Amino acid sequence: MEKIVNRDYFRISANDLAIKLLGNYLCREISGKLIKTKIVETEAYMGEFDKASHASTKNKTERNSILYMDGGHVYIYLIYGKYYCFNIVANRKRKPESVFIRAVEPVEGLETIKKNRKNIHKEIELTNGPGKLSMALELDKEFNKKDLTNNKYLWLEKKSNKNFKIKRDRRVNIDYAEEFKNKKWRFYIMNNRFVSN
DNA sequence: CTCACGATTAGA
DNA sequence: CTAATCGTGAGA
Repeated sequence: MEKIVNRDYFRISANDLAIKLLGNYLCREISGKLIKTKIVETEAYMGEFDKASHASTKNKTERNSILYMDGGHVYIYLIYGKYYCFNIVANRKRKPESVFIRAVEPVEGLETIKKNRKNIHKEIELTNGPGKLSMALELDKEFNKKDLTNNKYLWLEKKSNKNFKIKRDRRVNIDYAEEFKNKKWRFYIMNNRFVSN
């Protein structure tokens, strides 16, 4: 499987990257154990003008400064004081776009995933949400601002054949985003059971 | 410094 | 349906 190490891969709009990432693999190594998951649901956050985006505050804050870096970096933040949300920075420097990974499907390393999700017994519940996949892959603030094109413990791999249909819908839980709350900037693999909504 | 609240989840 | 839970950003 081909690792994605070319930064130009990420230097496109978040909308395009959100679609491009579907079907590819998000991989993680934890103390010698490999976890491999298929990306099945994504959302695009399009920049300062997008009222749902953490870049909508314009002025760089400590939290959103990573969004202004080059594509291919990791943006992870804490939500509701409890869960981590994993994003991939899109586009070039000074273009604060990002792709939010909402759901993945386990491909390899199911045992490690289950260990990280103790008390969860239905396989479907292991990774069918942004906070859930972060727990499953042990993604936390330590990975914030890391470079996905050059990280030993977290990387992406390409899938060659993409035999699936992509569905497009509204983003989830952004009622505060006014006219942007109805933009269809969420994408997911049709009929995949790990999709969150 | 204070304070309201969220790109969510698990459990009642 | 809703409580949990705390870092962040905005405002004083």
